[in-house]
Amino acid sequence: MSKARVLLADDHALVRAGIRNALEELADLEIVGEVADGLELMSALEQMQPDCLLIDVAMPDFEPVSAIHQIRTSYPELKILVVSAYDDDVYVQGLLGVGVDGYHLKDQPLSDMQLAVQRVLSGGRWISGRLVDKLVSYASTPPPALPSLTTRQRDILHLLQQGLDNQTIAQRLGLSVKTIENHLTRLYRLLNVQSRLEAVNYVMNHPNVLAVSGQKAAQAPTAKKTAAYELVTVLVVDDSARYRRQLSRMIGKICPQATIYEAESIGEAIHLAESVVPQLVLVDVILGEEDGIRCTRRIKALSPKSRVILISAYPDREFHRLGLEAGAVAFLDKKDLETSTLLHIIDDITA
Amino acid sequence: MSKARVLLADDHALVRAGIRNALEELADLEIVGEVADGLELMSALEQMQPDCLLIDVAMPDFEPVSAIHQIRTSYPELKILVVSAYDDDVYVQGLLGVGVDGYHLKDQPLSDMQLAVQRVLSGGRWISGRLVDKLVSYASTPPPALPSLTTRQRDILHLLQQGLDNQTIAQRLGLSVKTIENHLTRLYRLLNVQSRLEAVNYVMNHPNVLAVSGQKAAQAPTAKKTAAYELVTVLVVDDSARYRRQLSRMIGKICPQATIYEAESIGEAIHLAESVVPQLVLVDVILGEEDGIRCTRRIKALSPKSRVILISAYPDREFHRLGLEAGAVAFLDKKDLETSTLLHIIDDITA
DNA sequence: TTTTGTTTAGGGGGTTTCCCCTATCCCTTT
DNA sequence: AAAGGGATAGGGGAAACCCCCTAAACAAAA
Repeated sequence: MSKARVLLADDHALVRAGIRNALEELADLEIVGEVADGLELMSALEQMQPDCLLIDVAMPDFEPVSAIHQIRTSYPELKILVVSAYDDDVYVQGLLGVGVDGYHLKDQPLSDMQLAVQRVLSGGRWISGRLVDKLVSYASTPPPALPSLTTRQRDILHLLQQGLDNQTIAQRLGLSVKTIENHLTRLYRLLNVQSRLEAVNYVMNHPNVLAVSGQKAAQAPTAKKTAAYELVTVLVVDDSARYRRQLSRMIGKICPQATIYEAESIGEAIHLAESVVPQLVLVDVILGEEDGIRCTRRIKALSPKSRVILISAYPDREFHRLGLEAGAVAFLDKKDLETSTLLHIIDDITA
Repeated sequence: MSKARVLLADDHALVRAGIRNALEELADLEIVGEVADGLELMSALEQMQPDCLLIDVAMPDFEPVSAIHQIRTSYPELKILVVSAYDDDVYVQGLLGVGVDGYHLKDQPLSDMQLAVQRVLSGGRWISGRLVDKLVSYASTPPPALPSLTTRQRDILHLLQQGLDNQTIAQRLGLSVKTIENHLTRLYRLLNVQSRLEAVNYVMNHPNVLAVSGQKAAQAPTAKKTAAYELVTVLVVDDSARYRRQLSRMIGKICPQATIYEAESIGEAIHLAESVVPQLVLVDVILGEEDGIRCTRRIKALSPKSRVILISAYPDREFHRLGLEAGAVAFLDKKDLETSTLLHIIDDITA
């Protein structure tokens, strides 16, 4: 078996030398090149076709997140290990979001870096210990700490967010104003706020409270064939609340570990997509006045790694083509949407 | 003088042939290559170093916005003309935001495309007529239609947005509750809403109402030397309201056409940056608990074309280095911030 | 079966919000 | 000097909001 071919990218020659030295003693890889800026990097990737890229993203001519994403798109097989001095949550999230295989902090011991490289080369992922704490608080947000709301509470919170008053909410849900007041009072206690305004503010800062957690979505017993263990984040975009719920329940059945978000308009979908970065997005092609194609395009623009699947009750060849061109990975007929199909889709993601 | 070297990128051979044909009769350029996907494109750019790229962004292995941004970063001199079938506002905005030189719609006449190419090659910008209408409604939003608020109203609206009640707002501003009520009543009439909740909602959807329009910021007579005519959008990030105002006034003085936004926290700054895409961002390094370096990184991540300038009262070598690495174009001492310096900076942008 | 939890609904009361007035002070413009 | 417009502040009243209580229907869980 041949050695793995590693490309080194860092603008400081000194750091490159350090890394080279640290990796020299490893038998199963060889460093085939070094580059110091974005331009050199792109041409080296093209010419050398390395197996692994070891990169400090703070380089000249290199815009970290978008460039890495571009590289990931062009070379899907390439293993990417980021070596950086930054531990900024959002920054790390951004890079992991566009699909790097590992993130190593420069202040960690050299032995860790050796482990990191080997882990990444063998197809695994690696994240420096110091970052893990921060990241879990992101990835596994819905379960821990966050107050878990009932369906009704989520409905009402959702309407509240749109600026409606109790009267209107009551009409909208066919309930009495008193009932709404009661729900709100309990809601405020849960969220630890004292007014509708603060509640809305809370939702803006914690989109997770509006998420459903798989099991909850499916009150019915979960299907026998459930999907992988990994945590999946799904966003359902449809203007019909009934259909949204139906889809959520289906997803919950085949994947109880999923975190499911719902949006009824493009605006909401966008807001959620950029704050939760869902792995899977199911979008109805017909969204009242708006359309799912545009929605797809906007979601892909700000969360390129999300897989968007368009759903339509009236499959149309032209829509199909436009949808795929906008970045959707599939275009499904509503009739074909069954648990087996969904299972297949979700398995694809976790794979 | 030699011919301009043009590279053609589109996944349909038919379309490429059409474009090639349309441009054949132009004497001052030659098409030096054709590619059909993202991979081919990147290597062709590297090998051929063309002067101009004519590209349909809907291609395999190519994530439009981030890839274009990467190309722009790597080849600053390259002229990029997008040829697309999409006229989606946000999509077009995204591409123009990362610095393409022109955007031509496929349904426009071929003669337009010839004009577009020539305009771009000569250093100008070109946007298909049908798009211009949509775009102006973005770029010149503050003046037209939007209700213009007084300083006090903006202050109060700002506090309202944070979920405070009248009592607290009154305390915060050292006013009586009655005064706040009156301000709010007039505010609601202006925004055409009936409750504080709707008002906050309005602000979320129309960030422009919180913008200042240059002249307003500078009640004092404008300086003799004012900057260019073009509309500039500036975002000022500082946790001190006083200093924010001071900066805004300075900017207004030297550039009355500017649209100025203010943010006092990273969260606000991010929210504004992604919805208004400012050309210039002035960030104080010390932002209470937060810091301007992180703010810079996040702004650059989602609005890479914005020029970020860090400002500090206590210049520090290490901060300086970190700031530049995070993507800031300059690091200024607060003491050096005078109208002449700012004028220079803004001239740089419009150039 | 009992228990627990969710949803529904009402009474009552205190507080806040919202809107209509008027009125003063101050600054700028005419 | 007079006329505006903005900011300040108050009175008063109708409506909305928020909270505490009880209570019944219903379903899932223990």
